[in-house]
Amino acid sequence: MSEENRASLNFIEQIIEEDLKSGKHNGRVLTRFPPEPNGYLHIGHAKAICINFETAKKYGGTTNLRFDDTNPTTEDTEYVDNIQQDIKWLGFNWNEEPLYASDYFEQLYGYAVKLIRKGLAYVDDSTPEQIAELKGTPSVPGTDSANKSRSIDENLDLFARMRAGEFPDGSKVLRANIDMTSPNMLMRDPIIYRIKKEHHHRTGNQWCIYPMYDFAHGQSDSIEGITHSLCSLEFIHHRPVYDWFIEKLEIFPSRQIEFARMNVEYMITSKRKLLKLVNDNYVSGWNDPRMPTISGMRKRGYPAAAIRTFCDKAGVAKRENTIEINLLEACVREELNKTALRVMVVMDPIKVVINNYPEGQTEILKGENNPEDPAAGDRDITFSREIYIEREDFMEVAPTKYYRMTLNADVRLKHAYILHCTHADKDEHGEITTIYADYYPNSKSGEDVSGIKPKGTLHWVSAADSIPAEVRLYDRLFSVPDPTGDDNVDFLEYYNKESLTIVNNARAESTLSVALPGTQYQFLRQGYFCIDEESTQEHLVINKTVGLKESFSKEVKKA
RNA sequence: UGACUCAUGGUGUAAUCGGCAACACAGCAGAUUUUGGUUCUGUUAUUCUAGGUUCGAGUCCUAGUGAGUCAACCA
Repeated sequence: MSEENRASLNFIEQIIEEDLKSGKHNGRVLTRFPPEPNGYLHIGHAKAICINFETAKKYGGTTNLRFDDTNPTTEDTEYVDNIQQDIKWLGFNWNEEPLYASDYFEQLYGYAVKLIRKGLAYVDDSTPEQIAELKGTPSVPGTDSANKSRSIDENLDLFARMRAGEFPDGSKVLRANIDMTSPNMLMRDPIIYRIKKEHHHRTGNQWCIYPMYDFAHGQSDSIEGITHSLCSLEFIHHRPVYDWFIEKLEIFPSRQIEFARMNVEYMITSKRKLLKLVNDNYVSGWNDPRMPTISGMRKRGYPAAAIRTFCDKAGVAKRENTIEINLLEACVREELNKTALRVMVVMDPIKVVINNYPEGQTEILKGENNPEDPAAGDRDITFSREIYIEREDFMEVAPTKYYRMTLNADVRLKHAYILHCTHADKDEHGEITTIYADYYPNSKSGEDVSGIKPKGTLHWVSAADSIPAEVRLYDRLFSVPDPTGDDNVDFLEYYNKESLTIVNNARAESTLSVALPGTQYQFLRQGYFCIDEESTQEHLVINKTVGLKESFSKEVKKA
């Protein structure tokens, strides 16, 4: 038994447990989530958020939210607010107030001066082209800039004057003095400060020089006492740089650990490409329910708990991976099956008149709100002579495996009676206009003594008592699992034009007239849906979250 | 033509550090069902290649192959 309880650890947890065992940092664990405030958070960020917050929590530690705001050109407060909202919605809380790399600008400046004093940094006047030229290539070593031999005093003076705003943008940079021949391109005297006379969203016009990522991220980790700095694999080449600065600056030794970022079928996470989708109106915005953004998934109706479960089940390792979209959907269904209230909505209504049900009569039937949760209680459903059923739930002549309504056959109405279809009216095109059926008065749901056992059960709504609704059906944004996988094909070629279908004439059970925006439902036999944030009592707007598992369509394919 | 990282069913992740390759999702078959949902049962399918060490290798060693990453005054 005790052996079964031994949960397997991912490689990050193994590292942390070793650290704990050796007494490193006195058993303290502090992680961080470091978004740059220049875009919206997406599924890949959700993964990083889960790893950072949940790993720390598991070992009694906490997590800092730190905005990596060292590039005033692209960053904005708007993103700062949205990012915080998304993280909170996902269910995580960071330590106290959010932190900002920009809060450390003065300290970072001091670090740079310290480096210069040690002869480990120099001011370079080379143009960007010259710097690139001298950098070499992965297989050809770089060569030193002529400015590398400047004296410490001269460097100190020049750097101070850079800060003072004496030089125009781009005219000078501060570089670390490491090794132009290193096989690691990032170690070839990386630029650590550049001149940008731009307004910063927090520090305003206080600075005209800004540190580069490599001179801000690791140092910020160190300043905050981050013990385990978890990032994605593409930063692996930065680790020697990260460690070099910590060593030379003699500051707190945070440790960077890289994991493979998560890719998901049919989703893209490139900021540039997502922006293109928004700007060119392929989607309605960053929170379009088809977007892989956290705000998009929220609007779609994916519960935060489902996203967390998904990230957990996807696991953590160091190899390239692409998670099947059906795992995400399985997590969403698993969560919603437990929590979503059941209700009946007809997407494509066709009228059924019950011949032997008295005109003008109605009755109230009871429907359970959630068979998975008895505590969810019952609701009232109005039954009447005229009802709507789904157009696709009727066929005059049906194949053997069709368990729905056909001529001269019985079918159950969920929570109501068994119907026997008698005939149907058609228009001049042969389209069914109205279906007629008899009902068995002794087959009422819960008190059925008819002895009839129909194969199928249909959802339905009362014609008079139902309300109109607009339902937005979403499908995958792209027609292939990996729309960015082929360098020769633009990802927009794979845009799925049918990714959004708007159903304008759906009829919903009247219960939904008081539904609150954001509430999630299961529409019986159809899937999970949620009330859109902009939905009103006058105009009900509903988003499809995900369909139910469908084995009938497979039967059809087989046939 | 350099460096770094990785390689386990269809997908993803494990295998307590050398001891019967497992879990989840997907698939397939069946049972239950007033949702063709849920639930339950069963089942298909896995260690990149070649050597080596060893009583024993997914795990260690060597070589190869394949995939990914790195040359922004972005993060």
